[in-house]
Amino acid sequence: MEHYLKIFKALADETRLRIYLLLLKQELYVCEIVNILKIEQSRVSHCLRILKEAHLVTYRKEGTWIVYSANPKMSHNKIIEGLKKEIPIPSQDLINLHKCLKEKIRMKCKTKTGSMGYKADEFA
Amino acid sequence: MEHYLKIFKALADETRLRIYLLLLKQELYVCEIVNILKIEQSRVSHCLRILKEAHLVTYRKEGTWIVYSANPKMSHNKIIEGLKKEIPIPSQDLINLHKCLKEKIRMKCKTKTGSMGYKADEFA
DNA sequence: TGAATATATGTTAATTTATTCATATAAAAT
DNA sequence: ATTTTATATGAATAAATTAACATATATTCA
Repeated sequence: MEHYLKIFKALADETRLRIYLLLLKQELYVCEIVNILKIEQSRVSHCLRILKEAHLVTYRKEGTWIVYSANPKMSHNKIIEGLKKEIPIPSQDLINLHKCLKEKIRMKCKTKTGSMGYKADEFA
Repeated sequence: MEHYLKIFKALADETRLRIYLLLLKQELYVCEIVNILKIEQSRVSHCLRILKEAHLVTYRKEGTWIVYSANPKMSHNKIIEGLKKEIPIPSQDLINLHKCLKEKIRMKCKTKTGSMGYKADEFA
């Protein structure tokens, strides 16, 4: 049960659930998640760590980039299967996802320090 | 998504998850849950309120007693279906459940103030 | 009616969690 | 080599959650 408790805890946060829903649809670079959700990079990073610890996501390195994806080992889990069928991605996130992919943000995304970077108060 | 967020939050607590797993198997009086989990009555009551607000459980009154059960409206939800198949009731809780039913605790359970009542420090 | 019982609720204290900011690391580009 | 970029991490604070205790409500029973 502890394992599932960890999963529920990981999904019991809006930001993390949104990230996980995105990753169920499509693998993404951290900088793309930042671009789609318009939230701070460190916040995304903390969220990803918790999702990782719950074994909901995995990642691979591509140079400086890190690509996150929904953990395929979980894809046959009945709870995850249900989740995938029942919970839609919030529509604005979906719009931003499409825009992000179309504009090939991954080739030019800059976080925090860069020209396209996001800071918390820019969204207030 | 907000609705599912509420569900995950409700299940992201050990006590509430244990209660919900019990109720998926068997409808129970509050006093029986207290007896099975060996935790304080007010704590059980607070847990039930959160499960209720997430629409995971419903209840009906029988005089002074209140019988809680897993909300049947949720039983076709794919996440809940998955949960039911994947997550076993902790073994000690199952043992206590059987004992509780066999001893017909519901006919004689006393909480807090009564002779069979539980207080926090009795489990320390 | 008054006492006992089953459950709920309000309040506070303790604990946990989320967010931000600053900084670290490591790879890539110049 | 130095700078820039992508991501991670640590620490501090803010916010939310949990648990405990005391008490309230409502029902039953004597």
